[in-house]
Amino acid sequence: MTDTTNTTTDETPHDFIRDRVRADLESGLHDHIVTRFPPEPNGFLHIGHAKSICLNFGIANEFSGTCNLRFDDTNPAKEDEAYIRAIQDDVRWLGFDWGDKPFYASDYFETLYAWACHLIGEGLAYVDDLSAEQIREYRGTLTEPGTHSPHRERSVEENLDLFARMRVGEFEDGARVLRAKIDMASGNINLRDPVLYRIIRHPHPRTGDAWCIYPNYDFAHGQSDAIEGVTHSLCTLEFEDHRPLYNWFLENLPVPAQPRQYEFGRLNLGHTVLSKRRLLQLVSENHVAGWDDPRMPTVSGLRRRGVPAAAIRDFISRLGVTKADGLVEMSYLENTIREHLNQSAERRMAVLDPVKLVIENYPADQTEELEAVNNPADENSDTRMVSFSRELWVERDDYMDDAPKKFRRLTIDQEVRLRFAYFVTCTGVTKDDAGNVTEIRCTYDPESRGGDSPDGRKVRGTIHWVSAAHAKTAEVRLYDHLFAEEEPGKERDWLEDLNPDSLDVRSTCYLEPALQEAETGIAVQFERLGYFCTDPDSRPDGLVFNRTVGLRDSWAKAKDK
RNA sequence: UGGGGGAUCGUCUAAUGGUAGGACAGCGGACUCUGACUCCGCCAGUCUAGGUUCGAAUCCUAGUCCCCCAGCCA
Repeated sequence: MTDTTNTTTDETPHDFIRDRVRADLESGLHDHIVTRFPPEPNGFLHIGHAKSICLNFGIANEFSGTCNLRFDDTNPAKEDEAYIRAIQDDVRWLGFDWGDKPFYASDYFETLYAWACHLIGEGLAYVDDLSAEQIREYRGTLTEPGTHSPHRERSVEENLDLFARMRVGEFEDGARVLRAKIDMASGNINLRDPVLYRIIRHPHPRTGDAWCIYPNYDFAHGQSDAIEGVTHSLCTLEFEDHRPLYNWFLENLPVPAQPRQYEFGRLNLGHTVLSKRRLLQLVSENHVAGWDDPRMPTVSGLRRRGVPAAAIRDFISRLGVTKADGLVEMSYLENTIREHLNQSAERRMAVLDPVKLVIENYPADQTEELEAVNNPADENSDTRMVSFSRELWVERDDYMDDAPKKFRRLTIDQEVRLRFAYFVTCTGVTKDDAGNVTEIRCTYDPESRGGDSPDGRKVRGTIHWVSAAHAKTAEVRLYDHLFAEEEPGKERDWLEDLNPDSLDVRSTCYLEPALQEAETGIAVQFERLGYFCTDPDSRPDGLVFNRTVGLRDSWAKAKDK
């Protein structure tokens, strides 16, 4: 496991939903609570889903209840088996378990069909021949009531017959629907005779072509909850309007239980988008390399980028649960990731923008091994040996001509420390015709081996390095916000807010050899730079790393002033 | 303008009639073999107007602003 930071406390968190659960347990309404996470398998999970996952599974765990993973697979036109697999991988990776097997709304199709017939029998549902467009017209508007369909008063027998014939495929797609008979004048538009079943001839990922009529969300969700004995059905705010309909089905159908729906505010994150529709578009239009592109806010993207699952869980728990709709700053997530990685990530040295540094008074044929600590945040951390020699790679921006006083790095006549190695003093540089530094020259103090001078002399800065003769070459991919604007689409079309510089590929970086062994997806810290992990694209002869997140850089801030 | 929700530092939140507190961000400092980490300090908020009360973020009244709903999507 990669999760070394577990910030869970003894006491369970307090929010309006947990308070409700606690009260229902104390009053004896339930002695065992059941929640569920019900994704539609029409895309990959993103960090917004992670909030729902952490809430549903988290609450079940905290109160010794159970949480079902249930696929809401009621629309075969949009769903795919591949998504079913990816979703399970993501939920598992996030650290949650759903027992024997996942549930599927499609497992209840037969029951749902019988319940639809029950509704018809009660005079509470009817088959409508109106077209989709006509239904929309008859529905009325937000301020005007709707009008009754001419087919609203069909007899029970005729409705039963028509519905049965819908099922066996006598009618074309869209020709007829089954509707609930509720109230065409309701202020809540969901109650204006909502459609319950529609005809869709499209193979279903699980039921194949067994059906050509499918229940929609409203007719499947609450009933599925009831069948599974869900006690607390937690969903996002936009379903508040659906709750009266959810309850209407529970009241009018012979369901085995009475689940209750509670709504919480969905997660909005700055500088990205969190809607499956938009994420799908980013993938299908190749604005990103796929659902798991490390710039994507998907669970798989975050995983590929090197974000630990524990950091995601912690981030979610820090947000709390409320009904207010807000926009969380990306820096909040980044901070949480850094906090976890600072504890867990091993340190290594790597140079991303290399320039040669030559130590003039170091023997050309000499190599020595220096000891470097792997994780100073862990007092039990072990160490590793790093090869040192006359020619090193250092970071281009660790040298500056005519540097200001505050510049604690290489500049003529200034002494700095090479981390874990020696004090060196810059004696000069060579440049090409364009004025770019091609080589930095230094002298070193052999007495300072290991990084400290016996005379107690202090040095103002420490820079990282990699021995040129020993370095491994790698491609390193740096990521920035996917969107340049905090709220994509606020001022113009959301795609225009894409950040053109979200991906910065450095093809020739130099790493200390130990990094060749780095485990895919597990972040290590490149000292002074940030957290990085091996990408799945990486090969022994073509290493590829992703930057998970940079280190805080107060020098960069100071420099800009 | 029908129905349903929501408003507390820049951001996310706590306070359930009794000192408006925390975290992130920002700013300043200390420390440092990572300009990281850590530590210290500072900045900053109850949507508005009335009312009830010894006392109001919390209760009442009237406003204001924001979000969601007119799919045979979920």
